[in-house]
Amino acid sequence: MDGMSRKKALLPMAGLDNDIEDCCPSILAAPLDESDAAELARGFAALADPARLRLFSLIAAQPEGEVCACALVEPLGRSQPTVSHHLRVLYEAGLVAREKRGTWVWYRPVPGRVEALRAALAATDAVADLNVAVPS
Amino acid sequence: MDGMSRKKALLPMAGLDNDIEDCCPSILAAPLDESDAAELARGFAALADPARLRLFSLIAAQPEGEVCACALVEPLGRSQPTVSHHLRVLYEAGLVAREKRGTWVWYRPVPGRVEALRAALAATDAVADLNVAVPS
DNA sequence: CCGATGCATAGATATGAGTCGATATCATTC
DNA sequence: GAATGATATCGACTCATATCTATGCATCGG
Repeated sequence: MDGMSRKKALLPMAGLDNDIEDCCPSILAAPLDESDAAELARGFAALADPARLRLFSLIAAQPEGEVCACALVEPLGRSQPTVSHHLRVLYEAGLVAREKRGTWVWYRPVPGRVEALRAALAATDAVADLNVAVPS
Repeated sequence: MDGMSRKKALLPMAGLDNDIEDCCPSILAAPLDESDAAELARGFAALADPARLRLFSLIAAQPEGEVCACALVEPLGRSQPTVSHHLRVLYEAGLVAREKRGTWVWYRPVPGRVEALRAALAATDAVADLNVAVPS
């Protein structure tokens, strides 16, 4: 379905992936406003389930960079509708891209989205020093 | 409240200077097992709520490195019991430490825990290259 | 002691989320 | 066009969670 949106996938719930510097709020730098918090919370919520984490790690671990949905049901050990549901959540969170080729649907990770969430947990050096320097 | 039944106990304040590779599982490197997935999911679940994200960012933004719970109710705009509940979730997830001093309870972030979650979203260079280089 | 204050807990309620079986949709194949 | 097979959606069930009010439990200042 996209085929050329490599770094900035035009996906539902985009908005975090501009340039990492000025797009992604960090929870360590300054108090978040409600809007940023809600956006980030949606991203983390997509990762807040063991089934989805395993699903994502299965997709990300593919040497080919993508995987057919049919290859995910058995290793996850859950029903096909449940897997489909979780894939949808990951997709709507912008964490994976999907492409239908014939009968099969292929999923691959969207690195930029993961990076944005990771950046939200990253402190600037100054803040990191400050926090680390509070031993007790 | 399971404390830590994990093999590589993500102790509060631990894991700071360890090599990221062998301290924390990454969802990008290899498929997670159920146990690692569950542990990570608990961490992300604690961040999957706007109120908690704002709460954590408020705590992390304190120049003194810690903050009295009493100073969090008003900026969060929720009832005191609700704030207390969210602080408890953050605490049980290992994201904040708390210390009762007299009447007040002081909260401060646990950088090691945030770092562990962040590391879970970090790819090794090899994997990152692989993923980014899927231009097909 | 006594009342006031800060925080946690308990109970109630509403909403959301994970799961599955059944079914619909869509492309391929015969 | 019918049959097959891979995914997605639907409906229902259960469990979790976010929120509030009311209450309990310490601690501090008289």
